[in-house]
Amino acid sequence: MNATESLPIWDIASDITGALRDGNRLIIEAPTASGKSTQVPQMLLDRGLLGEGQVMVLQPRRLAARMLATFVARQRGARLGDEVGFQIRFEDVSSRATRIKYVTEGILLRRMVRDPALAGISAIIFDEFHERHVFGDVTLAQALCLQEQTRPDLKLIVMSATMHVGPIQEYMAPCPALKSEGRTFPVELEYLPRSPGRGESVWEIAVRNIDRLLREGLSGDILVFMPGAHEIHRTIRELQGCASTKGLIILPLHGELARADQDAALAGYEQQKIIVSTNVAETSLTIHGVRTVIDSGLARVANYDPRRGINTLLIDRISRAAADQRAGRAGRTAPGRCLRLWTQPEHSQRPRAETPEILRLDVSEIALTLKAAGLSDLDSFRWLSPPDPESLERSLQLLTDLGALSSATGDITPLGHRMLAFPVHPRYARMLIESGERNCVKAIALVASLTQGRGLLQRRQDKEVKQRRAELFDDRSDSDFFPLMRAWNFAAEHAFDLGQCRRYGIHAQAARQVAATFESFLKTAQREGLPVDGPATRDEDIRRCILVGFADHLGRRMDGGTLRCDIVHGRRGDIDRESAVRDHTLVVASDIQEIEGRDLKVIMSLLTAVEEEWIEELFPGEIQERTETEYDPRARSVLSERQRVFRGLVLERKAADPDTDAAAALLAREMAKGELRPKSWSPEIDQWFDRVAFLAEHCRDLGFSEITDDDKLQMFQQFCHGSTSYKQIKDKPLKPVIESWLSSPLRPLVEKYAPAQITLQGGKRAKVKYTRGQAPRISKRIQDIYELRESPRLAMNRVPVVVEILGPNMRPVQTTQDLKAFWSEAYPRIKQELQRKYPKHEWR
DNA sequence: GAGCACTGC
Repeated sequence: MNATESLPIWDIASDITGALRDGNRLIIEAPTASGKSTQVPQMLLDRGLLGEGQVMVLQPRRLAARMLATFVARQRGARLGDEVGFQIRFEDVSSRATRIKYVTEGILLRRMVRDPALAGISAIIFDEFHERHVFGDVTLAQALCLQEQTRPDLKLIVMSATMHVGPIQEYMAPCPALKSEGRTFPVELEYLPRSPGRGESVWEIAVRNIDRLLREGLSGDILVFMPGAHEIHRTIRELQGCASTKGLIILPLHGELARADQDAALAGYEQQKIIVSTNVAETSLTIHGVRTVIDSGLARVANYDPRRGINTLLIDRISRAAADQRAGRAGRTAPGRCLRLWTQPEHSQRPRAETPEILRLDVSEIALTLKAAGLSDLDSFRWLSPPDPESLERSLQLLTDLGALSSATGDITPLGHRMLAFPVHPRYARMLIESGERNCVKAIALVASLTQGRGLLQRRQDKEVKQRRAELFDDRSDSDFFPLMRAWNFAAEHAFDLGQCRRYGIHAQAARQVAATFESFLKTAQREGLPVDGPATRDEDIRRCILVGFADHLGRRMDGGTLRCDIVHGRRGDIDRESAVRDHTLVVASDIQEIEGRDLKVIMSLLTAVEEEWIEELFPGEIQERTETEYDPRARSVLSERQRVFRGLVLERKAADPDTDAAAALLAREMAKGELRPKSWSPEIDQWFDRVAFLAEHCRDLGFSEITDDDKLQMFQQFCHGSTSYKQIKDKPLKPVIESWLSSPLRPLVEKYAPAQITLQGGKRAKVKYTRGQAPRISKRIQDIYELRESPRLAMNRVPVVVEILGPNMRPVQTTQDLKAFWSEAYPRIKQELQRKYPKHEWR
């Protein structure tokens, strides 16, 4: 027996071939290092299971596809690209003779669009399927349909880590499952004896424990998992302050780092080293020689909130499976140990596995692909995990907006088919088609390329770099894409030279990748008959194209002094403070994301300024002239004003009714007397009441203790901004949900961020809004009020001050009593200020 | 008042 045949997977080789002779579906449960990825494809080929055809091996990462193909080709003594080959986004090393082909998931999905019968393919292997990437999920579903309908000979093999196969086996039934062992070393698991104190940060807990282990004489390299770059840097700073780490090498590792810095973390050293890393080290990069893993148990997780249509990036607890994967990193070369910075009881409450991507992310691209495959009803598609109906609904709405689906029938339109030629999110595909009409194909192809993959400009650069950037690429512009395009052109002109790129904080690797994407988009554009070369492009046309792709990301700055922005469909956000777009009222954001850093914020970035006339021109008939009216029994009056509105965003206000001011004045007086009750809560608050009422009711049914007001506030946060939607909670047994939530170490964090936004309005035109944790001192609020008053768009005279209050030192304003208490404290001071500044008015 | 995980066509 040679070295290869001693791999654990060979123990079940005859079972594998037997199962595939009897049937055409198979699941192989096998951990990493069982040899499955390299050996199973060869078994199929060598034992005649492929006939004359090819086996496609799907990989979740490009690097893995390339490395595996190289390894297998060498093992078979073949030249890469002959019998064994691979294909990833910009590299196809395969030929007609290729029998074993390693590909990334998107490659096969694209191929199925062009060639639904998959001619010449005898088998598909879905490797690392437990990672549950969107493209993998959909490709498997499509392949199962194909097998049932026209290709009964097609063999489908799913390979997955242990513990994930149950639902998949049901889904593929009838389908046998085989199990193989891995070849890793045992890892000893340790937990914290008790939950850490509330005030202690993850990095403090981690460093305290690392220090302890080092004092106990821990040897071998240490890998620490943290949720992000910020936490990594804090950890490193603390570690450097410990006596026990003297002489040790301490290095960060995360995706944002330049290649050279990543290599430094992966390299071997004489001294003991500590690597503090994000999830890159969980699957994508392997660090050799790690004997101990310290796991914070946290990760930043991307989600898509279909209710708001906004992407989120929040810190979440990782699943049990992910924790095992992290722990396994300590047992690659020898027995190891793993310290989990949470307690064992808490561990058992964690979810079993990560939520599949299809349940978490925007599904527009998938929806368009399936529509193109002729599916009229996506609900009836054979999903392994059906996406949230709300999420599906929103993506269909977006596709309809973009013109890819017919608003009458829901079927794909000719425009939709043309969009599908571009392997990119439908928004950018739509922009590319539009660019053909507006003579800016090259520019838009570059814009689209710049948004793919990692950011071109590195974040967290020092002042000098920022200064150099500002001089060369401009820091004021009508679109954030313009400086970005200049930066890329600069990198390209210097042949992506590392030194030049570094001077400007340009990610050289990312810039090369942009070049490849750009070329490929241009090629596709040419093939699709778009005019690639034409007369000089106008910036204005580029901006129009961007508006076409992102009309539902249109925002209007609320005032000149802050970054706050109203977004269509009643949403709110803050403009990226590094945006080059200033002094414009209307903007579209190519990226809107709710991010958890030290705070929780909706950030709008990659802005492009647009003009109101363009909206009329590009979306004819969608701007409505509306009269907003509202009857307020206390004011005994109708408040009304005429507005121009685009999808809920007020573009321009026209004259108000003469009644308005009088009514507003009346409201002001009532408010001053402290008798005004909130007439209507914001929608969030309404929902909060709904949800809390629901929970409170069920709590009692379960004999569960009372929920305190404090708890309610936290729940509000959990439901409005967390990854758990009301619907999900509703379908689960409540007691464990509530229990785990109450004992969550994130609870203090959640509490800190509870936004509890409350707005009281005395008329439609005056509004000041603060969120919890952000409310400034009263003097600053008064200043805001002045700004509001002086804003030309809000030509206010006697409209009352509107205050929404919550601050670190203030009681939360939740009830009318709270409001009264606040008002009686704050109003005299506000009044005093107002009186001083506007003595002509009578302030009561 | 102050912010960013990882992939993939």
